Amino acid sequence: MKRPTIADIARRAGVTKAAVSFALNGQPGVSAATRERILAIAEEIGFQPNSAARALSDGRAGAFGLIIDRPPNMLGIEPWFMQLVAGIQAELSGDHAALLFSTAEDQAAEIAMYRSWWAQRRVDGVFLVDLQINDQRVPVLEELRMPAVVIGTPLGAGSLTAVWQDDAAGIISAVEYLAGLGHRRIARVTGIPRFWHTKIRTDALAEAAQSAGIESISVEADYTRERGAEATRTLLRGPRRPTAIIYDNDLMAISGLISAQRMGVEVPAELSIVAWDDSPLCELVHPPLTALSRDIPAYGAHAARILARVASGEAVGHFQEDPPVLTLRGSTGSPPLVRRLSRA
Amino acid sequence: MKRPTIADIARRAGVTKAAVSFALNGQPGVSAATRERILAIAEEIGFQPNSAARALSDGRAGAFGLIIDRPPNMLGIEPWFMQLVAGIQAELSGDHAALLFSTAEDQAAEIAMYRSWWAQRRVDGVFLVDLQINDQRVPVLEELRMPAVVIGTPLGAGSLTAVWQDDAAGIISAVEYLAGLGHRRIARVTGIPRFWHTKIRTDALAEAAQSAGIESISVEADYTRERGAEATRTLLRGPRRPTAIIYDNDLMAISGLISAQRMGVEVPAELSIVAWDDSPLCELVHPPLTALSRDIPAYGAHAARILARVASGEAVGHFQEDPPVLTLRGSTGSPPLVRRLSRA
DNA sequence: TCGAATCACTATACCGGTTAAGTGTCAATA
DNA sequence: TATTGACACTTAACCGGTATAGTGATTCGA
Repeated sequence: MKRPTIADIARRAGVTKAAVSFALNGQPGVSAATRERILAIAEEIGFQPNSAARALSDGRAGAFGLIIDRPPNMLGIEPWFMQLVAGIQAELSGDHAALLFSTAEDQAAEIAMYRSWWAQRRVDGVFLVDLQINDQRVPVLEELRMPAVVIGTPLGAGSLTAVWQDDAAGIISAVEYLAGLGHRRIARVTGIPRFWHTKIRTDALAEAAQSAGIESISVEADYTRERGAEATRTLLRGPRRPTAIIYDNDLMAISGLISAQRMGVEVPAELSIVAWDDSPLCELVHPPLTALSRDIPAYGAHAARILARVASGEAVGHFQEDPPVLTLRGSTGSPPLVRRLSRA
Repeated sequence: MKRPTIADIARRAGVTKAAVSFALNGQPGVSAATRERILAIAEEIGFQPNSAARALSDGRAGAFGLIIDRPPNMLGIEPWFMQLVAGIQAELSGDHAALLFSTAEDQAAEIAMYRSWWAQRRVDGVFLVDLQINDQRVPVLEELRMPAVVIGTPLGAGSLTAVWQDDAAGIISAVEYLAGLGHRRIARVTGIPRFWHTKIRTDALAEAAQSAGIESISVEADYTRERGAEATRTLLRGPRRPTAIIYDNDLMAISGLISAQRMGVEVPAELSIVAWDDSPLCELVHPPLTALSRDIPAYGAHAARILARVASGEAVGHFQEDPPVLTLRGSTGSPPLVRRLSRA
């Protein structure tokens, strides 16, 4: 398979490379008839521009990057990532851009890879996920002048553009729903505390609970099954046992559900459970989990669109997604006291 | 940030671009002293070659591709993928090669993307996963002469090199273990039947059961929770109820476990469960699942190494991984009859 | 009817590497 | 002492695009 170049097209059309380039890129400088002839030939021989040549010539790589540095065995279980990539892809493929993807051991390795990609001109920009408080990646990308879009809160994004979803609104909707059911003591098992979205949810919970006049607590965990179960047991054994727990991911929610059930705590009769991020896992267990759902492919697609604009030098403001919505399933209900009252 | 080129190095070293290129690539043609001086300058200014220029010049993209076309919400839950990428990455980054990753709606879209990558010279080769019977991707890649490594069985890989793991051995070890516990009727809930590894496991189960003198059956499913639960219910309600079920992935195994428990079937007292592919999910449930574990990052790393060799024109034979090993947990035990006998 | 403007291209340089061919210097050999 | 050859470079072409500065022919206005 020899891959055709513009020189091949030029030869067949009886013009020079430049004329072909003009025709293919919609530039003036060729007559309508010639343009059409060139396009027909290009179509016929299945011409696609050599990405390296184009990149070298116009100084853009035609690719964007995404690096994840959560531990791989953790990450794999989080379905949001694949959906994010699917969304990004849908958008990029329209522009014939590619996505470079990598995992990294830690943030230092991630940063080293950004530097390398930048030095090699491999990418025109990157997506940043899991933004942390005092995130080291932000100043590095700013220093490199590397176009970047933060997938997450603008807080801490520095001069980088953020595409974000209002996590506080998610918490508020969950708290309002639970408070409406009669819950007066709501707990939450958090993700990794250094992530911005964890802090935002923690603050939002405290505030939402206060304004609803109910009690709340956030217990730190790290998205893993073990810590989720541990936090659940601590909460259920503690002196002020909550009647509802919100988990920062579905894995911990399931692990919490199972721990509760093994302790003889009935869900939802004695304990309501809400998971953050809906996935097939939520429907796996019994009762199925009420969850905060979001349209992650759309999120990815928006981020890709914004990054393309940022990379082309446009000054773009932050973009806010629709807030997550609560998908009601069997794991939530009225707390014990309300049940007793309503039975009477 | 202006990124340095070999011309910058050449200027500072007082030589030409060619000399710099020789020095950097370990080619003869420069004295040891000059070479050292050039390398020192390159190091000092943090030189990294422009990937597009190199790609254009030497005709290799310096990147490999991986496309997945399972539905994204399915895939996300399968941790193996992330681990595979982590393994691939570890190997590629040593060669300063990148990984292009994409998801596709279906196989036609996947094939279209290969053609596009090829025409644009985006990649030097691709990894093929989830090989199907009569897989359309194989002839296309052969036609394009695109270097490719099949991650999976050599069967159906055509002229492509395969890096594979003996799924039959996995089934055999599970059957031998279960038969040793006294099971006489083993079922399996399969993944998507058109995948080669599904067929291999099905055939291996039939054969292993026969040679152990026990009964076996494979029920078709598709890796989803729903079909896994459905298949489990069908098996448990059927006339010849199995005392052990092997599931082709952990999601179905969990869904099967939960279905069984809801039907009042005790695990492992009345039913043993084995999951294929160990992940945190297996330890999430109670009892935790016995599972076939494999070193997936190593798998990915091997595949990457082989693909790099294939892409450089070497004729490489298939590479076989260590077979999966059974990790014993609480979901397996002796079947009811043996229990009664041993109690007597 | 002549100069200027427009059109439709061509010629060519350039992006940043790699590499084949060429050149000047010096030591070893006949 | 002239010849050879190895060495240490330089020159220049090339990869496949894009973009800028020409160039010849036609059209237009005065």
